[in-house]
Amino acid sequence: MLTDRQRMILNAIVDDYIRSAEPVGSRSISKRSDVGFSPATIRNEMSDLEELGFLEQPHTSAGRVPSIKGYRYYVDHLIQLGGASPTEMTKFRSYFAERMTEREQILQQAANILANMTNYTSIALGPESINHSLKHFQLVPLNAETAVAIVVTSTGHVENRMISLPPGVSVTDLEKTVNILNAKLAGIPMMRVTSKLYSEIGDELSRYVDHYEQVLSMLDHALPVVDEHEHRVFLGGATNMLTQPEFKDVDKVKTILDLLEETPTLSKMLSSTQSGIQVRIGTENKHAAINDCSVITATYAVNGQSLGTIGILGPTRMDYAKVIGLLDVVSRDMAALLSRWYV
Amino acid sequence: MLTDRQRMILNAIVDDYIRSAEPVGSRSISKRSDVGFSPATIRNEMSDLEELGFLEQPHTSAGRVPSIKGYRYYVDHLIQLGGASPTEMTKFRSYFAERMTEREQILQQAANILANMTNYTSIALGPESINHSLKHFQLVPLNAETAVAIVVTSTGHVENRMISLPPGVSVTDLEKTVNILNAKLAGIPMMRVTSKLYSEIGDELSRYVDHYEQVLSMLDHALPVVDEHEHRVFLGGATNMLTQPEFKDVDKVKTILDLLEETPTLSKMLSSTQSGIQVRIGTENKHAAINDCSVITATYAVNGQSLGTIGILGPTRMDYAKVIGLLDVVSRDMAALLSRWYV
DNA sequence: GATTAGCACTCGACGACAATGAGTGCTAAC
DNA sequence: GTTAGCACTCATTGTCGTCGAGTGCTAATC
Repeated sequence: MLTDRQRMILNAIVDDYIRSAEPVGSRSISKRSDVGFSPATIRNEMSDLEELGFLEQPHTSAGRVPSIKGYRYYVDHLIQLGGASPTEMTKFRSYFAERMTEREQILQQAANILANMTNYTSIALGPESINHSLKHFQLVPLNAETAVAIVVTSTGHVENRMISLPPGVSVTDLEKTVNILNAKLAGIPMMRVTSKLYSEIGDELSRYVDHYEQVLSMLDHALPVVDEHEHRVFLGGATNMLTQPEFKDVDKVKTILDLLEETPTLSKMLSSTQSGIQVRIGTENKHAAINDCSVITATYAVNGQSLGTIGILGPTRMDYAKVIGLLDVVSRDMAALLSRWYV
Repeated sequence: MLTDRQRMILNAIVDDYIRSAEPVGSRSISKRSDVGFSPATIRNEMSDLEELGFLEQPHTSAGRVPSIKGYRYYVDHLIQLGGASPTEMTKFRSYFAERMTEREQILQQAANILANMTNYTSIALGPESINHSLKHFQLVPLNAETAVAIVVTSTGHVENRMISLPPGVSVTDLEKTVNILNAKLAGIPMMRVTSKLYSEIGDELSRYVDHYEQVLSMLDHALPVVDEHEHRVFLGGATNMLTQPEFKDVDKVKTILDLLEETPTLSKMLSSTQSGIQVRIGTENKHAAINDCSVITATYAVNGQSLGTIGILGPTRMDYAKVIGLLDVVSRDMAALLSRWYV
């Protein structure tokens, strides 16, 4: 569809624009050492590329800027990944080297590192709890009326909630209840725990425990609600958005930052069935607030099972090559670190 | 020090400026129904107030703006609190009505509500763990090599970390260890848990458990590090900063938002020994980044014991009366909600 | 036929300049 | 002590001309 020369010129324009954030003129392309054509020739080609929809002109007497379609072509056909640079790699690995004891820490750390190294905003989606199963249940009474209910999943995820103890239930009854739950529910997927509670545990409880209705309702409150799209969301470098010249307008940046605070929206936006690295450019994003941003996401997986997503949000004029290379490395390293939890 | 008329005029200027964000001229003050003087008289008084340091002039032919000293005088002597309006109160209470099962939820919710109702940024510091004591310790093995260690404090706070199990330690040994820990450490302040571990638990372990050195080192990793200044920090409405006309400059707002992301700094900034409501205006704040912001904080307490702080960050031109009234109510309500955990 | 030099043209950015008007300080009258 | 009147200041706004980067087109060149 495009001639070699057109591809070369498009590539040069995108590269230039990514670096400078200024519309690219024919002269500056012509001056590049690897281009042997005069400005006039470049102009003709640029005119053609604009007609084909790969370039845009902010106004008549300005240079050209890549269009969404132009970026798309660049990402799909022209980009030279070249892998993450070794210095970057070691820098990144050293950040990641500290021993991390909590999974949340790993995700937050990954988000921070990515934001730091790219100067864009990064988003990390934690593993969804939907596939986990229950490993252990525990009640820790704090006083006569309240207790903490703790649920540990097969993946080492710990949830805790505060509950009111039903009056008149003895400590031994509570212990029995916990034992029954662990015996009956261990290994059951979190999704089905609540239904199992009523279908099977109820009968069992009624046999051994007084006031079993109240105990059952207490347990209902004690167990976490599993939402299909519930991801924990970690942000890194949200304010990096402010350093991009295209977002020097406060109102524009506000709509973006507001979007970043809506974790459910982010969660939906990033979660994807498709594995590997995915690039969404400008209006390819569904949310109007980021129609002049691009989002690059990578899923991370352990044992072939996709656990979550990390992504970078930046202007459409983002350094795709660098970000893609980095995300590739980071997602692998994250998976490696997380594999501890998912053996 | 100030005449009644000067106080009245200062009050009018501060009120006006808080509403309009524009320098206040003598004419607009004179027009107010409760002021019976001509612009010329007001001008003379304004000139005096400026000489005394309560007002400032952005440039010769502009109106006056309150200085830090002016705001300070306003807050200390002129402000009319009038309590939170009933409609606001019910609105706020209805937000807060949902049953909340996690303490983190309460703090985050409080921060969100405050930000929403004020259009400023709010910061909530969670209860410090320094005063808590250990309630319950638990090890949940996930597989042969790893386990989740869970610590519940007397206040229902749950911490969990991932640890590697030392090879060669049997399940029964782990169980014994957990039992010993609970027997010996329950009720001990979290601060002293680690030292107790070595001074007392070590001997005990060596009597009942094989490989007790490895087990001890594992426990050391399993117990959370208690930092004196460790607060959990919850932010609400960070982007509200962007709606304030004084922060339409992107660079200025970036330094503020960056500060908001440094949780340790925030924690230090807000934590205060002084109980009740505290107002820090402009340069009274130590951090240069917020030298044209004001911070209003309120501590919340249960049974006379201060648990944490909630605060509002806004421009020096903030609606002090409204914010102080609101913080007063919110801090009380939060304390009431949290009292469940601290009986 | 492809490439390029030459040139007129477009249009945003920038600085100079005047007009506007909100607000002041001072003086003299009330 | 208060106020009307007035000259003065200065940020803001709008207009205008200049500048220059960049284009599109035409004709000459390879």
